[in-house]
Amino acid sequence: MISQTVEYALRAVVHLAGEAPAARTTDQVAKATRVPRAYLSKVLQSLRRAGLVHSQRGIGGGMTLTKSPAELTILEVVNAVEPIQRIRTCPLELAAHGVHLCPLHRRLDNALELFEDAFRHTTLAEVLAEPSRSIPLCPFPNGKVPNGKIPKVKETATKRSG
Amino acid sequence: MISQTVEYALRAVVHLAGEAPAARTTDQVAKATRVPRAYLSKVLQSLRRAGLVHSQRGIGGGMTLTKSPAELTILEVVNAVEPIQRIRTCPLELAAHGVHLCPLHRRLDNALELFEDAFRHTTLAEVLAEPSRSIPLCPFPNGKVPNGKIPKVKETATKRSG
DNA sequence: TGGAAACTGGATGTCAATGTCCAATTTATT
DNA sequence: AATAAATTGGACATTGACATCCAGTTTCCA
Repeated sequence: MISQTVEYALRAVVHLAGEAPAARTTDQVAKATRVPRAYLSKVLQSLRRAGLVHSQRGIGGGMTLTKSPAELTILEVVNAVEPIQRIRTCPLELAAHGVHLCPLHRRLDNALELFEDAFRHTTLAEVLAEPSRSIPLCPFPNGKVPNGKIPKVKETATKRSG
Repeated sequence: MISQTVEYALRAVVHLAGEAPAARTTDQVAKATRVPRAYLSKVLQSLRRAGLVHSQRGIGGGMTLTKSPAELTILEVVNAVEPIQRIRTCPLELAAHGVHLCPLHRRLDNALELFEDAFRHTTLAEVLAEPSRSIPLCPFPNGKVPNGKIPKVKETATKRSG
């Protein structure tokens, strides 16, 4: 449902928002968010092309958000890397009833709309500010771990099994 | 967001619901829903293993729903072929804060919950009964086409059953 | 009993998503 | 200018979703 790429993009942006306005290198973001470095690099490039982040090469460079976290929504991040595909026309490619979706696809699209709206109305600032006993961004925002030790989890289990 | 497999499963089930309690062969369902026959066969097998449809081999056989459309929800169909993956534990695989999701993932999961709920509360009977100018299931429920003419899509077999 | 209809399941092919690697380029610092 | 830090982009590998094909099995009916 939520692709790896979207998950990675959101982690990265939340991290950048938490560090704003300081620049963070791909390496730093990768470590903090536990995203494969080389792949994260691609994801960040998508965000840059979409205008959500600014990149600076060379020593002291890195990535920064182009907007304040209060102005940046989760939906914008999602749309930058993998836009939510609403159902606008009949997937069966029959022009039988013009713009009107059949009952099935109208309901499917309604569900997608709810999903999209939830993202549209959530800003990064809200995510960061939300009162919680949990540490923002799940893990450790700066890539630092309490004891320098990473609590290991079973490697054998696949992501699919719930 | 909504995979092809889920789309196919829903089309098939809506078709079967519209024809209930009559049995429909894989071929008939495939033509009516415009799903690749061989692949639909796999999807229907998933639905059978999940107990949503009953299959009967041999002449006069085919697929039937095991429940009435009023008792069958879209969510059941979705879960039979590709369960919605709710976020229950931190995707970063850190057991750092037990069962509590961080603000980001809590919000992502909330969106998933909205999505899931929309499906949970929609029965196949509702889809079929919904007042609409559109033809149920978008295309032509019985695999029949108004003028014997199929708009916009490659035409292959129209000889059998329409 | 034989044949046709229909599902079942395994093997295989294709392609996009995911992930890795490396050379090229840009930039700050010395 | 030399060097190190950092992004950029292309080529390649891997994996799972989607799809096809075919042989095997079950069932009905003449």
